[in-house]
Amino acid sequence: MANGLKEIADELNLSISTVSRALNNTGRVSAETRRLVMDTAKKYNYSPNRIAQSLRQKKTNIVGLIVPDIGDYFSEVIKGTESELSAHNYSMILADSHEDPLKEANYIKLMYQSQVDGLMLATVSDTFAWTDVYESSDIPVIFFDNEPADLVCSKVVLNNIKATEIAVDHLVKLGHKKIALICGNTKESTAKYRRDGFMEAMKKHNLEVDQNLIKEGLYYLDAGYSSMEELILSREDHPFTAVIVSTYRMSCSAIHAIKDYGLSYPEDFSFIGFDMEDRDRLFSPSITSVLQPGKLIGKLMVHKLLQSIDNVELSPEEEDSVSFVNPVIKLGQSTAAIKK
Amino acid sequence: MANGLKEIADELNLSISTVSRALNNTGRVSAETRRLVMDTAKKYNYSPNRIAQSLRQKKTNIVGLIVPDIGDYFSEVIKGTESELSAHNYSMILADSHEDPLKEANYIKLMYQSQVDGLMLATVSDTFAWTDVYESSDIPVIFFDNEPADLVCSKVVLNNIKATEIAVDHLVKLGHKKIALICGNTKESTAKYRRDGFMEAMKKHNLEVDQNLIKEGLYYLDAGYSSMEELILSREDHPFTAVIVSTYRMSCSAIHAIKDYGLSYPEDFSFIGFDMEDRDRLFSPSITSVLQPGKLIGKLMVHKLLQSIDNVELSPEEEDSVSFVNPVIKLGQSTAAIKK
DNA sequence: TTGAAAGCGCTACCAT
DNA sequence: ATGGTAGCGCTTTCAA
Repeated sequence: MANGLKEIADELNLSISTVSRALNNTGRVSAETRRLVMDTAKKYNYSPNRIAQSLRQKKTNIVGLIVPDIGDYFSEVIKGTESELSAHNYSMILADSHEDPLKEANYIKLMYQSQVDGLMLATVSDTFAWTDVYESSDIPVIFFDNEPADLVCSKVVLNNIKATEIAVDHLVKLGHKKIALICGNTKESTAKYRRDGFMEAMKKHNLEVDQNLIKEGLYYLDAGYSSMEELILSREDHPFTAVIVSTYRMSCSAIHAIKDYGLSYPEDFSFIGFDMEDRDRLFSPSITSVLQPGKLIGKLMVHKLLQSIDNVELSPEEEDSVSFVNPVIKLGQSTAAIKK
Repeated sequence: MANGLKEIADELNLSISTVSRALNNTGRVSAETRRLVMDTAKKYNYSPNRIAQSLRQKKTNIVGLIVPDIGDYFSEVIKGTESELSAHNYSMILADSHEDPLKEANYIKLMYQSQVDGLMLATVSDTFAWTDVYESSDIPVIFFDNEPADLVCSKVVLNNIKATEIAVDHLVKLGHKKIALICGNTKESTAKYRRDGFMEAMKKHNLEVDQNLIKEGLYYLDAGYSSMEELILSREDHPFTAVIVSTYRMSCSAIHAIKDYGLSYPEDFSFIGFDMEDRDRLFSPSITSVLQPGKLIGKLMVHKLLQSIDNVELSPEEEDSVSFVNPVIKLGQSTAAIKK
């Protein structure tokens, strides 16, 4: 199957260049010739070799996407990314770093070698030591989820401050005053901002913040569980009527703790989780949760990326800009108005 | 950044060919030269252009994966595929057909144009009319999930017969005799085999099958709901002590029906779902479910694919073979022993 | 309007 | 052990 331009050219006694121009509708070609070429192309089931095109044009129409884990919220991002890319005639190479900075580094290298036109990256490297590669190359990179410390770059991130703020707002509207927070390690930007958002919202509503009701889970694995446990065990001294958890994993394990202690929401206290989308509505009671619009994040990234790719030169303020995405709150049965 | 072989060659006054051989460790090169080349490559941060390599070698080390929907079970398949591919130095172009045969067709074309070395496809096209493309090309294709009708091809599929069989076995062990089944449209191979597995298992245990307890959901959307509804409403005449549902979507909507009618499992009857993995253990009561090992399916596909890619010629029986994957049953609280 | 030729970056063959 | 050269399939000048 030597299915190339040459075959068509030979058949019609034309040159390869003419055939190319006819097919791509570029340059001047007589209508007659064009038709002929199109017809034989169809006849031979011609299919352009994108690799050859890419090499010649120095453009692959492929972008890379590296996530720490395929599943949950990232599935949504992947989905949004994929459909938006495909609408613009791009394809996507997907890689899963499995939360491993070393793998991530290798994937980045691979992406560059593959000559992707752009890269979307949810980095898991605290230091993002690949700055050299990143900066020495001119292919645009968009970060999302984690923000690499000390690096000026393009990113699309959740408005994390608002994320906890809308949770507090909702609870306050229900009459809650003593609100607890379980958040991640505030050395990570997301956790920090989410805690800040909580603080600001409490202040906005003139509510006192009991430091004992703020649990910062330092360890990844079961921080949600132990934090919830601490809150439950000390609730005589430090009473609360509602809890907000600020990551998905912690929400899950906090729920396990609540069940293990024989408590339930909203009876014992109201509960607001994070990223508990439950699209198939299988939880009972359903859970009020702050949600990141994953698909939208994907779409936005693609937009920014394609803009960078198309306009070779962007103004600096556009080049390394941050796009914020608004969280939404999904109301469920796990939150209820407080009894006066 | 003219970061090519030429740069290194010029620096060392060597030919491009020698540099290439040194870097790829192919052909004879003096140890001395090798070291020198390696060093300057590192110095210039040389990164091979995979596009050029691909064009030259007629091999991209990229495979395509087309799924009907990114999420749920397919996320697992993607995950398994990705990690296995990456372990073998392949990358993956991922595409989401959104259950649309037309999109699927376009993606297939795109994959071929991209010169992928192989393709993995969960087709949504009943007819799989792309046989022409498929057969006229020599790149290997592996099907999974749906089996295209009337097409001899390589596939990796769940042992669907076993899937319902183990569900029946479990229920029989618990003392159930009157077991209902909700399955999909038996014109689709998966649904048909799952029903067959149910029948055979019942027969094996010498249990009578009440045809009224077998609901074949002909419509995609809410077949699970209405089927469950019918079972509930007619249970005076056609009593049952357990239900098996044979797809994920139907399991979800069947559960909704059960709740809407104020019933609960395992009190009113035992319930076995499909693909309800609930990895974060958030359902209560937890649900007994048949699971497809998505990651394993991904891994197996990659194995088969790479074998086809490496061994140019396979024996026909290996070429178009079917690999069966065993389902597993996850025990939860939705099934209980029957009270004598 | 068409064709010839160069060349994208690399590998692999054949000389030396 | 090394270099010259052809060529992968295509686009894109430049001439005709």
